[in-house]
Amino acid sequence: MASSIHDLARHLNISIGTVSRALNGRADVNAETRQRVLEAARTLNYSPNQSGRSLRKGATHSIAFMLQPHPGDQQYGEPFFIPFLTGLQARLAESDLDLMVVMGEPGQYQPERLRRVVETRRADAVVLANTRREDDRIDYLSKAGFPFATLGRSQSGGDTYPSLDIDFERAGEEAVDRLVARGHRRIAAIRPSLDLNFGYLFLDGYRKALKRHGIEVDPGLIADGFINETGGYQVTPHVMLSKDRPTAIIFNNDAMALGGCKALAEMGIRPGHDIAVIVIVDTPLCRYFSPALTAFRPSLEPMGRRLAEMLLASLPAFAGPEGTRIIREVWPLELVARESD
Amino acid sequence: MASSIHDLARHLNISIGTVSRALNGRADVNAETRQRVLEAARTLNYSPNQSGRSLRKGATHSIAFMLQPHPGDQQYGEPFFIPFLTGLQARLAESDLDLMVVMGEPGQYQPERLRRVVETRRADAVVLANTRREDDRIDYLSKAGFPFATLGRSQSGGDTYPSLDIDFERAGEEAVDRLVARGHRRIAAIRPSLDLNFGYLFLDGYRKALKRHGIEVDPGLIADGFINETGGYQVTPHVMLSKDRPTAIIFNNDAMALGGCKALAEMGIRPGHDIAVIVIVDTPLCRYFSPALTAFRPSLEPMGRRLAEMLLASLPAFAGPEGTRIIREVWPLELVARESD
DNA sequence: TGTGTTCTCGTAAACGTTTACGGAAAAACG
DNA sequence: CGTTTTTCCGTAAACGTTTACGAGAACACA
Repeated sequence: MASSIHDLARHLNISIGTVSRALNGRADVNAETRQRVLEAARTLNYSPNQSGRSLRKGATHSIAFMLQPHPGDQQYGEPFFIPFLTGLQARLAESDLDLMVVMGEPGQYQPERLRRVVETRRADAVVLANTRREDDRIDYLSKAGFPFATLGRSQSGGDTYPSLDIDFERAGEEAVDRLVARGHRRIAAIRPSLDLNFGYLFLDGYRKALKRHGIEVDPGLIADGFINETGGYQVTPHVMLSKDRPTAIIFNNDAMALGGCKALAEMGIRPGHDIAVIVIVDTPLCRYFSPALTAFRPSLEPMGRRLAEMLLASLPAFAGPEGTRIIREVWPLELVARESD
Repeated sequence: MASSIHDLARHLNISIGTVSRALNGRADVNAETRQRVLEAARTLNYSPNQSGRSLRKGATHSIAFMLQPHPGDQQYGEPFFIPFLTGLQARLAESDLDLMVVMGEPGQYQPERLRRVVETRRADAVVLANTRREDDRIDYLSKAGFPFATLGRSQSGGDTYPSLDIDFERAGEEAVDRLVARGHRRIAAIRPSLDLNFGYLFLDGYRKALKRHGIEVDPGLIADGFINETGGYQVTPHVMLSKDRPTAIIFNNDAMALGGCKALAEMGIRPGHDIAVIVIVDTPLCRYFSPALTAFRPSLEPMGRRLAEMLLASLPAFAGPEGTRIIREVWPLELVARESD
């Protein structure tokens, strides 16, 4: 069924070496011969076997994307990743690369699932998501000398790999700025308790902005919770019951914001009326919630494309002109003002 | 860096044939020898090169999942697929198979993107999503004799491939039953205008139930729209402006329901008060919408596992005892009663 | 005519496996 | 002790590519 390069060669009465060279556009092949080969390839419906090519070239022509689910009861995964994956895949496809998806054990950041990919050479590089502040997966890949890039920053591994992140720090600042401009001084911050790096970045921005405005940081207004609706639901009351009640809350995660709003509702506090709410990282949930939640929105699909681009630039086989390697990039978020603040 | 089977053989002073046999658990190798090989494999950190193995065995040990984005302006893709993918991947991983993700050109159901996978042998089988009533991709794969399975039914390709679907027909019926039981007689149905098969199935169930209750089907209460928020927003008024206004609407898609509710709001009609709303195929959006939308919920993660199971059972290399091949399965949805009906 | 260059192609090795085949040694059997 | 069977292992081919090497032919040039 599958026609091989040998079939082509036999059909054209020519050696497989020449066929291969013709197909791969090498210079040392007669123009007319190349034409015949190309034509025969079309009529015989030939395309090179990927395994054979991989074996010979020592490259699989595929990139693994590792999605690390959070533990917990989320019925639906994060919608975040579909558009990101779309962009990532689109760019990879342009370089004739496949996208492989690897899922980690929920909540387990050990590199076990990665080992298989690396050790059996199933992919040429890895893209990591849900980056933690300290991330075993990054340590593992660095140590193994396996090329990778990350969506999100980490403190692990140094500055040796491309990473693309959202500017959580700046978003934290801007959220505070906006709230202060609207007269708020007591602003709470609620973020995930996991070691996810963006939680730290957000808090840095939050603190920085508060200080800039001459507002003292009140630890009672900062709370960590589980990164889902339940976490937001549980932790929001803590903050609301501090001696001096906040007039605004910034949530660092959409699911936590929804849980938090539920808690607020039960306390008779209405977002947009009695309290201002801003969430960092918009999702459709924010848009359709009532009241619609003001949020900071990333451009996921372009980010996917970009990270693919950065990763490719770091791979010797795909690197363009020397010195174009991009190590880190941090993208701004766009504020989508809605009804909750 | 990468240790090959030759390194192992050299290290043990033994032939590569024996090493391979020992590793693959074949019978004709001495127990003690096997022990030594296994041990050496561990200390030398050996794992077989996937490309070499693929080439020799003529199988890639990976399955492609094709996601077909709808055209349109959806900022975030369908959250639907992440948990499905999780289940799919989990089951595949148990059989040491990789998951490759292929995205179609938005709205284009031509098998172009599939061609690459099939012709270059990049995967051993394909899983199709967003199945259309008539689906070129299915025709292509059937004709090519390439193994595949589908999430969702289609009329293409006959009964020759495993497929797993949600019971949209039954959900349509149950939605009508529930509404009728609550006193409704004028029930509208809004579904996507694309050739997506579930739209037909849903409508079949809707009609069937109406007839069973002795209610005449009013074409003015049935509308097709673009499968996103805008579509729901545009088409809902049509149905509301029919001579005899409906007292209930069943939406066949969550995004359309949200758009529809927006249109209703602008007409001063409140879901849950002035009109009953049920949506088929629940998402987090339904849960967090206000009022929370009553919806039918699939169990995505188990479905992913199951479809993987079915696909594997259809592959000669993985088939268990003969005759266990499952061709079609249709899973029920669970009603999640909330506030909108 | 002899020498050097260029163009084009064939040969064969290599990538890392798996496996059919055969053979030597050991065991079983009469 | 001779014969058959079993156990275990080495040899080598094969999967489908790519590519280093070399060689023949054609051509240019002196």
